[in-house]
Amino acid sequence: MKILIVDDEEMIRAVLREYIEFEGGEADEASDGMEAVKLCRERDYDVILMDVMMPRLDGFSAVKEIRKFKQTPVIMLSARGEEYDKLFGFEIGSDDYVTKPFSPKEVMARIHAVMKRGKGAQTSQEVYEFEGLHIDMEGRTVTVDGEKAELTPKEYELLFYFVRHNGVALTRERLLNKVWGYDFYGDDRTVDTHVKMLRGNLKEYRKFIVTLRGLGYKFEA
Amino acid sequence: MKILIVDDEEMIRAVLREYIEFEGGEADEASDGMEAVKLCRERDYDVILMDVMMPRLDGFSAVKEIRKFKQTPVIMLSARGEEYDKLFGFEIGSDDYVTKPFSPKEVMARIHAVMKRGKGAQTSQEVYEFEGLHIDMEGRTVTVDGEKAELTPKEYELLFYFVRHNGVALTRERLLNKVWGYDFYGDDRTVDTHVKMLRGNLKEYRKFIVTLRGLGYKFEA
DNA sequence: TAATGTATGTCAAGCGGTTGTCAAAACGCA
DNA sequence: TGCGTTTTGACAACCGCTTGACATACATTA
Repeated sequence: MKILIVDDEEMIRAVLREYIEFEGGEADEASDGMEAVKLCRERDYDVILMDVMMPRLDGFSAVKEIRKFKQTPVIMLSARGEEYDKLFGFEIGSDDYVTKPFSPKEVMARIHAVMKRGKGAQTSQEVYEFEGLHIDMEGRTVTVDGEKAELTPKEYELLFYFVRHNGVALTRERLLNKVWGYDFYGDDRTVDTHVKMLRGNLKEYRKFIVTLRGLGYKFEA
Repeated sequence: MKILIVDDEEMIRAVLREYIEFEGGEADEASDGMEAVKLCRERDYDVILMDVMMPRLDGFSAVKEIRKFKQTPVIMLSARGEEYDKLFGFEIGSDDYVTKPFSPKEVMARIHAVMKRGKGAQTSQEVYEFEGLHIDMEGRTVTVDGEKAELTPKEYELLFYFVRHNGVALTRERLLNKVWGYDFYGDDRTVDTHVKMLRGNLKEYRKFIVTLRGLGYKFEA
């Protein structure tokens, strides 16, 4: 049980951590949204506890950002009445919410509930939508403006890796290591060819794959 | 899972529908009691979500009316404190209630609870119909255009697993683990052979089993 | 601005891997 | 033992990956 606690109040983080560790869990802490996003890129969490009101990047925006590359369940922590509508609609993709002041026990209960749910569903619903580009990793389908795109295995893997690292600059070397595997010994221009094919299949959405001269590529949507 | 949502606020209906459909359910909507009664006469629902305060015919009266001809489980949605006593006593024949503002997650949990309760009476038989392909898991029968298909045990298990994961990309490894069991140590090409046999038995509906080159297979209907 | 070198885009062809298919062998149950 | 089922191995057909060559775009320097 790995939890990320995101709150600007150290006291709150400390209390939650206490409870999580008491139950044998592991907790990381972030004091604002930016930090949270960064940590999420680096590690996988079972649940994220996310405060709404924070400096730099607020909770809603942070979840939105994280959703671009991960589907980790999120429980929002908010002051009563604070942006209530958003919480209600879960427009930003959170899975539950708790209003402050909350009892740590309640939070723990929600954590367990969310984790249980996730296990039941089993599938971590990796579905992305960028304008008219629809990507379903579970079903291994990609549609461009509603029309199904027929990709080759490598193209799927490459695209999925791109999407999971949306906005991250990727060198050819890293792509070869991660998509082709560490045991691949070949020309790194191979990447270029596959990017070309992938771009062709993405039609107008080829624009999402940006060339970084002297470096590699980046998926940006 | 067929749900009828009755509420005069379109926003609330939309949110609930979203959640129901996300879980693979089907939802109809009514904006007042009269409409709800009308729809209930025409169709059978697994659960009805019924708001209390509505124009024309209120929730309590609507349930009373529906109870005259159907026993569909009802979950009442009401503002906190609103006619609390009635809700609490379930005098009007509702099976559960949720007070607004509620979290959609909570509502979903109640739906599951109510449906589970109801299941004791009538087992939700796992019967699937894809065009002319009829699959009855409980009866362990498969008919192709009305003609019974004779499958071997493994073929049944494989098909059932496929159907239960309709639209999901499945690797040979996963199929071996789930259908053959984790203790199977053999060639993963074994899957191919069984897929071949299964396809042969499904005749024209072999098309539902899609090959995902470099990965495995997917059932898609 | 022109010249030059480097990086990337693009394409086609051959090779190698993956899958469809079948038959024979191995297995398991009555 | 005998039968149906499962698994394995072999072969053919097919498809995708990789590579090398050339074209083009970009950056650097004079």
